[in-house]
Amino acid sequence: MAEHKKRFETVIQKLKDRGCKITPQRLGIVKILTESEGHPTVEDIYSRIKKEFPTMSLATVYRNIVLIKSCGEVLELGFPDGSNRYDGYKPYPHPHVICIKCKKVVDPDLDSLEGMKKEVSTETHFKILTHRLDFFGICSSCQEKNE
Amino acid sequence: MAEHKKRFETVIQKLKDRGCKITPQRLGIVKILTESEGHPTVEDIYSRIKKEFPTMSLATVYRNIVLIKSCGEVLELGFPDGSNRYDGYKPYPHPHVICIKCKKVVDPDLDSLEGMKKEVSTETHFKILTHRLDFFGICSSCQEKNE
DNA sequence: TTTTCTGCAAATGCTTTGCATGGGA
DNA sequence: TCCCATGCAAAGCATTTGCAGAAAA
Repeated sequence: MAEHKKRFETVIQKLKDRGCKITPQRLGIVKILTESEGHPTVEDIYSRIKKEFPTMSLATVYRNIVLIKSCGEVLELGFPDGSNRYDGYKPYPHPHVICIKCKKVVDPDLDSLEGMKKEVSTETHFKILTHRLDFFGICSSCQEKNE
Repeated sequence: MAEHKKRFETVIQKLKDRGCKITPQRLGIVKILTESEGHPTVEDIYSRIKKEFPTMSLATVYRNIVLIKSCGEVLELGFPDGSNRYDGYKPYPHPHVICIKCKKVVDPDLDSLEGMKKEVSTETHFKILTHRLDFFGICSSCQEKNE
């Protein structure tokens, strides 16, 4: 997973360039975000780092996410129920497939999206800047469990 | 706008069938939801009905939306910043184009979505149940204003 | 040493809920 | 009359913010 490490370095460098200080908490947050295993929630990040730094505060997680978002280095997948997820590995808009049972998040490859963007632009005369596409369903292992 | 009126009747009938009482507040909420002009927010609904019923409470709007959602008769467009919007005219999942300046919401016609759903299903082995697709950009009138 | 960052706690903003009253059917 | 619905206020929850002390650089 050299790619994840590269992302980690990129984000840290960008923060340094901005004059931000590199604290252990910040390092931990960037590491988890860029690994992006399972597209972690704020709570995921918080509890993982709390193991190493028991004084870790939720506010610090939130503040760092705001910071890294402002650098454009993390994609926020906001959900209205407050279960937001973050992707610092692929920080640009891309489609997601989400299992409504186990909450797993998968990134599919979709060729047709670019064409769709043009289609929308032509039809509505909007200048399209970004998008959000989520599919919700049941993943294969949850289908087998068949509950 | 006979279609909107038909939707209104459908929803009211469904509520009656459920044994719900038809109060003036509820009528107002269903009317605004099924007209769905501009995909209203909770606050839109609240302030419009408050003109007729000054005692109207926000809690009543929320409770009725929960009720109507549970009938599958309104689509909730949830946003993480709490500016949720509702569509009782087309209560099924469909793409939206949203102006980030004036917050206008437009429903485009997209043929390619069904194919995309199959593509995702084949690739990920998920059983796809629903989806959410939003495009964000700048509408033509906001482009002219050019701010 | 200087400036930013962190941890804590209080504040915020949307949404939900408990409870007593009011109003459909 | 009998419940369901409403209004109000309090409670919930995720997130943000103010402030003083801690830690990068």
